[in-house]
Amino acid sequence: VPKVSAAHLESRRRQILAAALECFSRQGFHRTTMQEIVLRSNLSPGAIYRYFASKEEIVQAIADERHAHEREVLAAAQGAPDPAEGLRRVATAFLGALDDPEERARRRVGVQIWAEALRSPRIRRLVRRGIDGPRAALGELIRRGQASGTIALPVDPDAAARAMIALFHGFVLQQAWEPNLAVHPYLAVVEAAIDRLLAQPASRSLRRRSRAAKARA
Amino acid sequence: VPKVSAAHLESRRRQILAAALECFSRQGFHRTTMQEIVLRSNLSPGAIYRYFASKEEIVQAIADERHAHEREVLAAAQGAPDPAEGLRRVATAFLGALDDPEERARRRVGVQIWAEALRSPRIRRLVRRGIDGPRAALGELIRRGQASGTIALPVDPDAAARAMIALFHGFVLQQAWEPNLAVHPYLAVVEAAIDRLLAQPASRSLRRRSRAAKARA
Amino acid sequence: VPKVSAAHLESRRRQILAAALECFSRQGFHRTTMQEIVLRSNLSPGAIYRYFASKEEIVQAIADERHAHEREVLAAAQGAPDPAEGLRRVATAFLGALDDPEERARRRVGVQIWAEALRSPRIRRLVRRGIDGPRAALGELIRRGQASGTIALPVDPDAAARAMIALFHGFVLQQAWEPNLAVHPYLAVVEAAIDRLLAQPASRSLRRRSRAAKARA
Amino acid sequence: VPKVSAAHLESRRRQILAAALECFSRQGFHRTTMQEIVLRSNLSPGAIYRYFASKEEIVQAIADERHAHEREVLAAAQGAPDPAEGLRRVATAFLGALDDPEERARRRVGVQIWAEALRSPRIRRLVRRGIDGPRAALGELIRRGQASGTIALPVDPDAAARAMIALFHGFVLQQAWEPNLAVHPYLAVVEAAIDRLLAQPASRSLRRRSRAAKARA
DNA sequence: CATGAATGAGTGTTCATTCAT
DNA sequence: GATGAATGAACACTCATTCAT
Repeated sequence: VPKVSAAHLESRRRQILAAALECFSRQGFHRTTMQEIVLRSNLSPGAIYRYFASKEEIVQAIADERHAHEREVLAAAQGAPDPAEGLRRVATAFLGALDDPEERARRRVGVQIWAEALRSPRIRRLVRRGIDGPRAALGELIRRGQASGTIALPVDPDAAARAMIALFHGFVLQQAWEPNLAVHPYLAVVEAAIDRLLAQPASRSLRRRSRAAKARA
Repeated sequence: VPKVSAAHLESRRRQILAAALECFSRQGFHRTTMQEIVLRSNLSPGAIYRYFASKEEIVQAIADERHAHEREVLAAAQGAPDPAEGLRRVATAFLGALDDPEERARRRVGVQIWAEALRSPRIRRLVRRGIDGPRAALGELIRRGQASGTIALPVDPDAAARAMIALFHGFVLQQAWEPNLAVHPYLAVVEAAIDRLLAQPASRSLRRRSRAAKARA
Repeated sequence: VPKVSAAHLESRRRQILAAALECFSRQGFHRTTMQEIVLRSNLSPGAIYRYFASKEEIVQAIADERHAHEREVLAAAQGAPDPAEGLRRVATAFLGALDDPEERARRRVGVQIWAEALRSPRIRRLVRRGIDGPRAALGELIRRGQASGTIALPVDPDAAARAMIALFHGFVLQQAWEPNLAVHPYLAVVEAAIDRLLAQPASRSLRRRSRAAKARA
Repeated sequence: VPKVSAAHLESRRRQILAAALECFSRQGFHRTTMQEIVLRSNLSPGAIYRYFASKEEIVQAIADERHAHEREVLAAAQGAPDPAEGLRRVATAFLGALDDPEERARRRVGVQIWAEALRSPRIRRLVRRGIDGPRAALGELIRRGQASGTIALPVDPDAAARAMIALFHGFVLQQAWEPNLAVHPYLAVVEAAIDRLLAQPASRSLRRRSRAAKARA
């Protein structure tokens, strides 16, 4: 019989991950000591090691959470009437989220994880798994758009999907270095580009979305 | 009077940086010990500390070198007859270089530095300085292109420059995680996109370049 | 009134000691964690601490049990018709028991306890108490043998008793390091030595015992 | 080129081993912290780890030294005119050394190592290697004594060698638990037993040795 | 100028023990 | 009485940096 509820266990887990996220976001993974996570989480070292076997496992858990979140965002964006609209929704969803300071903190940790992936095969696998899903989904959207004529550009759908992801990752980097960098002008460029690269009929709806985003900011 | 020639000093410096680059590329900055750099450079700890005051200073020097290199590439690309052609040349120069395994190793270290920039104001300044130049140059190209009508897209030139950089950085990341990722299909997409986002007259020359790149691969 | 029966309490105690013995035998006292004893005993940490105030107290209890057992073996062997026969019986009883794998496991823990006695005055007292009884008994046997002429060797009875114990402890050590070491050849040497060190009349009965031991093996 | 002489390096090594031996002798291997060895050796943690890769390696080095020492003692004792005299010399050399307080301290650590051998295959190998040599040498002595008629007891030479070793190890244990235990009475018993177990001619010389030992004490 | 032995503060992690439930 | 989640002091070991030679 469990002594405490599953909810309590889950809440402890989140407590640790939240503390770690904050520390990692500020100082990076390697400069954050377990002691700092201990302090910030108001737990003891032993308690933390009851939930995570190592510091690296905390990073992995954070990476995992990110990708679960991204899958959700992606799934939500995929219910679009046509591929072109789907691309716009994805772009808006991912870039738009960067207006939220908390999301930006998470993305800063994401940048650390990107670097960590170069060293740790385990984390690299997690990162790739997080990218492969979106890439396949975007590639499929583009393929469908090309087939139906909505997308006029005759390019490799997979490479085009990579470009979409690069536009997002690249901006995450720039915003990580310039915390006050506004999302909107960048989003406008991305939307305009998507718009221009698709067949003409889509243009109007894009401008509407763009204005809406400006209003939100 | 200096006891040893400036050339000797410079050669020692390069010896250290080369050793460090190799270590960092393999294991990342934090997992690389000074002892490893000592071993690989065939120098002593004391010798290394004569050239660099700290491990971090080695990272800074590497970051510095990168940006000097980028400025050169950028300068070479800027002597283009028209802005659109300039953009294409920049894209080809930066992305094309990623076909070289050595450049890829350097870029892997670049990814580490990007992450490190989140933590160290000094490195962040270096990274931003390395980005700001290209961004300004690209922004100016786009502005001139818009003014002359070569570039039809009515978007914020600075944000558009950011997108260009993001397309590059984002691909660097993806290639860091997938070392065998080919540059060509991606470059083709970027060129096609540039082509499409510019006024029609530029189209032909783009296709020529694209075919040439394919032939190279 | 006690809530649970004394039998239940005693059974719990034995459950813990058995689990501890197995762990200690495998990995030694210091490398065995309470958690491992918890797992093997199918109890909870709290439950174990209700029966033993500390890990060390478990070791003490095991040492205690050992000595109670030895006292029994010794008492059984003391009912011999003459001192010489008594010595032989003691040797056979203690060494012969080492044919049993379980006894060997217990002796392995005994070796740990011997080492632990160097550090802990409490355990040292237990070990000495366990040795002093046999030593006095053996010494008395030898003294009586010398007085009655059965034992011809004119040596210090106490030192001779120590030698008997050393012959046993020393073999326990060797068997601990070489688990497959057979008892019989060693027992034969000890019996032959006892035989030779006693006056002649005892010889015949010794040979009978020796043959019996060989038959058992 | 080495920066310091090999002698200096060796002296540092001995400094560490001496400090460790003292700590281990007092508190045992597991209760001794590296910090204590650091303090007692007047070195820094880093310095110690330059000479020994781990705490366990220090134990191994101590075990190694012991066996080298034992080989020497054994070799010296083997140059005896006849096997029986050889046995006596070995007994006197090994037991006699226990009169020295420093040797006793080393033997206390030896007891720790005996226990540690049950857990660590590496240390077990060292211990066995240290025992196998003497056992073979003693066995050979006994075999030769039996062949030449000096040793009258018709027993397995290997088992008899084990008994000799057990007489020594067993006494080391008893002295470890009773630091003031005198060697002489025990040595007298051992010598008398050797004497009695050999053919008569040897008796006289043994008594002389025994008296000499008494005089020394 | 170069060396490399030495430093020592700091690291991630463990585990005997406790106590609220 | 029993539980097992939590504690936190302690541990072995690392590594950027220094400085006597």
